[in-house]
Amino acid sequence: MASELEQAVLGVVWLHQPCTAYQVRKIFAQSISSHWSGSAGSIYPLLRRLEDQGVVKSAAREGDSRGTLLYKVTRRGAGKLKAWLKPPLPSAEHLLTMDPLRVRVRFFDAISPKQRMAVVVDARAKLASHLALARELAKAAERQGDTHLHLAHRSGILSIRAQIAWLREVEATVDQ
Amino acid sequence: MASELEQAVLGVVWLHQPCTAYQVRKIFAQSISSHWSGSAGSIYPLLRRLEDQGVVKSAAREGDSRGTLLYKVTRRGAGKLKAWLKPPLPSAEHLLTMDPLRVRVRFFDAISPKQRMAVVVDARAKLASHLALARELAKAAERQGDTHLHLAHRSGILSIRAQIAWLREVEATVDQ
DNA sequence: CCGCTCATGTAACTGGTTACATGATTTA
DNA sequence: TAAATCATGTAACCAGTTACATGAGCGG
Repeated sequence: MASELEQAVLGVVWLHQPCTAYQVRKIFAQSISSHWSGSAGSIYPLLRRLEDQGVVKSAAREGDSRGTLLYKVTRRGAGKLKAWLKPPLPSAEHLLTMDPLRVRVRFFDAISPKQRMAVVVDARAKLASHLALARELAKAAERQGDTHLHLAHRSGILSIRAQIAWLREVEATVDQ
Repeated sequence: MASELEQAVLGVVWLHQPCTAYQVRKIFAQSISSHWSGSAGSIYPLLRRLEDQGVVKSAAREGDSRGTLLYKVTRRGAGKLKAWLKPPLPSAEHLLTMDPLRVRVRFFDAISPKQRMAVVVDARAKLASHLALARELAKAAERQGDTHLHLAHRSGILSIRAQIAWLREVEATVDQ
């Protein structure tokens, strides 16, 4: 029933507890993937929902007159997180996510070879800079000894590299 | 302003024109990525919106008493499609999409090594079967001489292969 | 003529988004 | 003391989903 964001927020609180909603927001906002914005309108109501479900528990921070709330995952919340992580995973077609680049190439018939090359060049530049960022983040995670954050960034790196390799195939067909 | 789905629908009509809304639905529903469901509630209102914008034009099918509508892309619609395809592409962080597997591994601390292995095994099986499907579809596209559909499926294949390669890294850390 | 597919549509809902608003705390 | 950041929240909106509903056309 719960959305991926809901589970991810529970996971983030679990990793950083005790933490504020604001911290959770920042983590999503600064994430390398922009899939979730970490907007106030999503995170604050979501954390309240999680508290209603009894999977997180908030408490006012000591000596904080603005009523900052510190969230912790409850025993029940830890159980929910574990249940979500266990197989079965979402079905395979959900593992193949939508790729805006792939979608565009599907309609390449509509533009000229010259314009197709321009798309390839633009995509390559964007992917290269994002790859560099992912590498830095991966290195930082490794230094901090955070194995699973490191692995998550490795996933990003391999995924971007796959896109770049695919671009070479696209380029080869455009060249003809 | 327009969503990716809106542009993709315009592209699909352009590729298959003249075609019915029902055909468009089927194409999304049968797509290898389940990102868009092709539900009636999305496609029918969307096509009406596109017609309001003047980018597609519908006409009743000859000798069809149930009022089946055949859609075509207008000159203006072709222009919109081309403008969307041209650079600049969406920014790099949008090119790195959310991967439910990556998200789960980020929170692997919450489960035991044994359970982590179970996730890896499940993921590998699902990705392998999906890879086989993508390969079949790619082959079919190649046979039909549809270069850009073939390329789109190649993107899926490379992406799944990258995920499988990454799973080996995940497995290596779980093993310890 | 029965069931499947073709074909079109609506209503209620959901899970987010953007934009706005307020005020406390920290730092330059 | 001004500006940036921390912190919390709401309201309006939007895109897309599920579920429901109707009916025509067609193959066995």
